[in-house]
Amino acid sequence: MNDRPSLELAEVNDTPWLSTEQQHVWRAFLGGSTVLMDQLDRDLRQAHGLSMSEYEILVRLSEAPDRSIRMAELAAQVAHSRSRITHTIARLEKARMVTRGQCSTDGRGVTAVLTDHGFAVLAEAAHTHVRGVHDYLVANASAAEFEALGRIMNRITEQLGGRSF
Amino acid sequence: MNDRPSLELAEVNDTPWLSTEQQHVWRAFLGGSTVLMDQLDRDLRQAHGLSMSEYEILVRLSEAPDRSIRMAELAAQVAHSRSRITHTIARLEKARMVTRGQCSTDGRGVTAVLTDHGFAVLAEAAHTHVRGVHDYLVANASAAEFEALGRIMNRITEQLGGRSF
DNA sequence: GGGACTTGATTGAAAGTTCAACCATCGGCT
DNA sequence: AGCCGATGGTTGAACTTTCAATCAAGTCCC
Repeated sequence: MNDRPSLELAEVNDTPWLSTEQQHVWRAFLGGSTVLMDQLDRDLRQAHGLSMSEYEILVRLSEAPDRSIRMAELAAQVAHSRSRITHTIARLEKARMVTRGQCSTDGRGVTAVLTDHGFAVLAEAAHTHVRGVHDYLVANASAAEFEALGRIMNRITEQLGGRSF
Repeated sequence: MNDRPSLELAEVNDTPWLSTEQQHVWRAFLGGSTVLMDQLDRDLRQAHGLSMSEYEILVRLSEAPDRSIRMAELAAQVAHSRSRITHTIARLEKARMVTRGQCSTDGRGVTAVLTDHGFAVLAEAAHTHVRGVHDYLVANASAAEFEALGRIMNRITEQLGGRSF
């Protein structure tokens, strides 16, 4: 009874713009997470010569059985590309914090293994990092707000989760 | 009346570890913001050949008087280093989305100016970006949760705000 | 067994970011 | 005016991340 575009086309064209308040929150998120990550990264670098991504990898390794994880699994845990993990592990290996091992059950598999030295560095760095997370993030949120943050981020991870690498 | 270390030293040593729940939230934040940013970046790249940081810069320029902002001010707004802004603007200039102008009031000043072409690209890209922010973030939060997010991130920005570049 | 296809990991080059050094200009001070 | 420290911006090299290509080993299926 009318000649406007088909419903499908209408939906495709129709972008739901953000309200002013939503824009403000989004920009706060963008800016806030940038400065937060930069600060944590800088703290770690200055005090221990580690980047955030190197730190994250060491943490995961330290928690794993035998302090070792396969490359692909590591990539999934920290949400980085395989290639990036390969390069980063190469650097950490050069710094003697990690060694590579062959995976017993899969000929293709390579495992990254945390060395004692790597563990020692991590143990030091953890103080810096945890203090940062506390001072910059936890201290800036009420308990309820903090829980809300957790819920939101979990849903996002669930939705976009194991993606595209 | 006792011989333990001075209060100052005690405080320095005493790292307040995170509770298990706090750790979970922190990791959710880390993972969630990573996949969120990656997804928004990928969407923008695929559809319009723009990175998130290029997009952010174009947005700021489009909102400024004369569609132009000085380099340092731009750096402050998007929380990037001056050097990074110089390089990014150089790329955008090569793509004819931005031109450089001399600042009238300050001989050192250089302003980035959005071209009509830059504005046109931005106008297209905005659809993709806004849809992403909506679908990946806004849709994953209740109104109350979203507001909490805003408050937290604003406090962080306030605390770590104009920093160290 | 032997394709065909998928997955795990690496590689090297291109693209982007950081870092330190640099030059020019501004602003204050004497 | 002339000096001095701070600010604005650029540069090039070092470093990190991405991207596409490659290779090896697993899986499926006939």
